[in-house]
Amino acid sequence: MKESSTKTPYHHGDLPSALRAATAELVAERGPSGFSLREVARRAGVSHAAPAHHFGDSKGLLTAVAADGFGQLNTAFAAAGEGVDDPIERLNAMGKAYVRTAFDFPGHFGVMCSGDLIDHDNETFSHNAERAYETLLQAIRDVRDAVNPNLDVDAAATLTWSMVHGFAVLSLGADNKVDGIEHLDHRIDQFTQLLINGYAAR
Amino acid sequence: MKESSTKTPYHHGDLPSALRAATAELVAERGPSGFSLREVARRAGVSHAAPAHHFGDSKGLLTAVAADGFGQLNTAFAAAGEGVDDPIERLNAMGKAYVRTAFDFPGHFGVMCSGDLIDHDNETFSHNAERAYETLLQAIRDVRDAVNPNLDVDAAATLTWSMVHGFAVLSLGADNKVDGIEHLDHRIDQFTQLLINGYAAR
DNA sequence: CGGCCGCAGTTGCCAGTGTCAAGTTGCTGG
DNA sequence: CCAGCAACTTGACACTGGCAACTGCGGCCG
Repeated sequence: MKESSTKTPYHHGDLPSALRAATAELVAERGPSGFSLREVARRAGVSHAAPAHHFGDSKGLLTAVAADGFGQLNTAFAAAGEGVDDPIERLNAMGKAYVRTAFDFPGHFGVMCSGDLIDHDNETFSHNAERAYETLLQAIRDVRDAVNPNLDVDAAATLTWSMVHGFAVLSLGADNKVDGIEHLDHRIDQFTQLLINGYAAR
Repeated sequence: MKESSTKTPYHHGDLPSALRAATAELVAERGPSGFSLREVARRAGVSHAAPAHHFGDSKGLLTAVAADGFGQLNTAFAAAGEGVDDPIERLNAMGKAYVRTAFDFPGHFGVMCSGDLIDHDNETFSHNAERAYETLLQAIRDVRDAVNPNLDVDAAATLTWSMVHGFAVLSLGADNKVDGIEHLDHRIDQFTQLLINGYAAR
């Protein structure tokens, strides 16, 4: 997300990045409710008030991590859409990318979902989030153009996003390590099939 | 969910119920992260350790409230399906009932969604939750019988649940008080249309 | 009818938390 | 070389969840 800058900016090296990383790790380990500013500071090897200096308060730090998560999602979307010409295949690939990102960055995803404790009005957060949604919108417009000009793009986008998001949350809740990610990929294939059938009708 | 029992069981009257109610109210006001055992106790007019006596710890109380929420959902499902013969109409009504329940009991719903801080292995919680899912499964079996015998019921159920749940979460996040509930009903109508089209195909 | 046992609820304590204010450290530009 | 400022630390305060020990009331058994 952020490469180490050439001119080491201050004492620690890059404390903000270290704090974001520690937060993601901690949330991945103990869940959002196990997060604490002081524990993050401890893991980064700094004093308990250091995080506040960079992120204001706990909501600020979590919001930054959530924004990073949407950043990851955006790059995953871009990679998934790369060179895929068929709009349906692209939508399918994006769905898989979404779920895969949730599994690859459970800490980030956990924070992104804990609506209450992040600041949705934060600029870079909402920018990243809207960019992801805009990418989905465009993918669905492409599906509309290819499949059914009467498709209500807004409704389909909300439906698709809700579905993938809900599915990712439910899948992360259950223990899907056993079944593995390819089982989820298969599920996404089924969902895409069902959705596209619905979108194509009439 | 629980009528006041005729024989007042102990000092307070019915402290557990009062604590559940206070919890739901508090979460509705301040969100799950604004919840605190002590504030709940304060609102119920008891000492700060009283909740622990009935619910063990904070996770215990929140789990009980989440279980209540699923109870509400079950009664809403039952009421929505009552006397509706067409399986598609029934599924549609259930979707609306889900969203409406989320809006009518935002405290309960907020707790139900905060996966991290409730105990998913709790008996009555998982019982209520599975009952709700089973109701959905049956509704989808009815759709399959009416519309497409080849429909994969499990996949369709996961898809439907994910969709409605995701939609409810996203709708609660946004400020949909302006648009009103009938706008959401309309959205559910659209979604049902799209889903049924998908389910009916081939 | 009386004593006692148990449960509902309380009080007090401890470690830990977020946040704020005031201090300290060390790089940087003039 | 030194002033200033950004990056951090230290210390304090109010609050939290959880535990242990306490009180007091009701019902039950003798």
